[in-house]
Amino acid sequence: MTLHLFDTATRASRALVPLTPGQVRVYVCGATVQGAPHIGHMRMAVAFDVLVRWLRRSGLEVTLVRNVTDIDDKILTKSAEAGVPWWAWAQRFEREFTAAYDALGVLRPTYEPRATGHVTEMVELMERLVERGHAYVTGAGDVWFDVRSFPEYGALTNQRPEDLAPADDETDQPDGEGSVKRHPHDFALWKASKPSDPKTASWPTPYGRGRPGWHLECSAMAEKYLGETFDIHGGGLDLRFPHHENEQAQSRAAGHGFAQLWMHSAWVTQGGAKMSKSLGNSLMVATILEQTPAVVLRYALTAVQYRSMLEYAPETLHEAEATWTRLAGFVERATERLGRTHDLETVRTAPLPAGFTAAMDDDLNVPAALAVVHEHLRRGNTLLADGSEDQVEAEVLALRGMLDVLGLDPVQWVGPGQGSRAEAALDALVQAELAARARARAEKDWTTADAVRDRLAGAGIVVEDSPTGARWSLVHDQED
RNA sequence: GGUGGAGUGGCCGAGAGGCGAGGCAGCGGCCUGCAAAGCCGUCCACACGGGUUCGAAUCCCGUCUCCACCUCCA
Repeated sequence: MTLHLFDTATRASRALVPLTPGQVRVYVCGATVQGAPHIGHMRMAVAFDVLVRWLRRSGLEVTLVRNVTDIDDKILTKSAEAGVPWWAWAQRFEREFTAAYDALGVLRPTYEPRATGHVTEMVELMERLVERGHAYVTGAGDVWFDVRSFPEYGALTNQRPEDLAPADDETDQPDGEGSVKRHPHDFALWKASKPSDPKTASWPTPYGRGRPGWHLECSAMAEKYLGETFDIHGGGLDLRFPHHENEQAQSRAAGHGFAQLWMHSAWVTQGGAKMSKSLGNSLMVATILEQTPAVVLRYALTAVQYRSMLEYAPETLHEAEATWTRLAGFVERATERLGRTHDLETVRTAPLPAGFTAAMDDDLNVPAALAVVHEHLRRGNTLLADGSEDQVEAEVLALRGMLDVLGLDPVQWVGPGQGSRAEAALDALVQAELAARARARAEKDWTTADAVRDRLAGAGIVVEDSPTGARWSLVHDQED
């Protein structure tokens, strides 16, 4: 079986057939950097990160473009309220997003273009649309896409324009003077500069100064970096309409083939409802990472199939942590047993279990893939007790190979061995304690032995006895 | 009103006509000086009402409930 993906446009699962054999070109709508990243943003990022990792593991060369929208209404509004330049506001949150992506192990895209760096490309696309009769200019220089000029409009989301509620662009209806648009569903390609806008937030065009509409940038940047036709376009579910519908309309009206397949990742929900932005900081990435290892958050966001709602509750992270600890624990004990760590090259070329591959090929069915991971985890743990080194090695490789696809390879998260100097120092002290405890145990002085263990536990150190001696590890604090 | 999605065991969450999903929690056991870790077992569910079928969580009809998009949104 080859990779099948659910195509939102046709509402069917389709085999991925790259336009250029061996290469896949992917465009994912990134963040509008108007505020701090929350776990909903990260869920989307992680979902497409797993896609990219799986494509690469499948032997395909992937070009990933993930844009940054650094100019829009909200950035202007919020920065004005905060009394800082709009670009400073955008830059600040772009960095926060980058930090969050990095923390969660989301691979950097091949290209990460900003909207403001592509005004020229947008203007050219806009001119092309005007020339072709798919766009028109009104008033002070607003440029609109003419929905009725493009019969295919609505194809992506299976909607007919007459069924839609009227669009309500803010540049529309100046003081109730009536619509300046030809059709209520026409949308803004370009917004003429208003007196209230910062002068720096406008660029020259043949139609006057102004700033980009939201949708135009993606069409322009996708064309620049991926060509007129590319393989996959992704984003969050809420972008399907109007954003993606409009993107597709613009690009196809300009004569481009645009995306061949559309993927949309679903929500993070709470109590069954879409995560609300008014819930304060509790769902912000930075807040969660104060209490929770990043890899645990990544596990929680990865473990649900990307098209299903991900129900987020306090237990979600506890569960993820428990599972992660088990996975990392096995890899660590196995590594100790084998006395060596395999390099990534080896991990990535070792064969993957067929069940895992089948699950991933089936529209990235991560939960089903994780079931295979758990099978191997259990077998690995059993082999650790009574198997040969070769058997243990095979399981470590299989497990790490699968987890690497999900961005969850313990070795890459924990590091390949030597920790910091502080860790080394701590280890020396703990080893001294453990040696004392071992002497006490040898003399069956359980009181002394348990006192040592309790003392370490009080310091947040867990002791595990094994046939080959005691191991120790730090326990994570988990707030409820 | 239009367009989609979903209701699975205490919780999370796959599956989609017959074969154990998996995880977390709980319970019982093995191991252990006691723990921890690990292993084994247990808990065998599919919103409701009809129907089709040898057989339905999976197909059909009906009902109920929930969610999302149509306005900025991952």
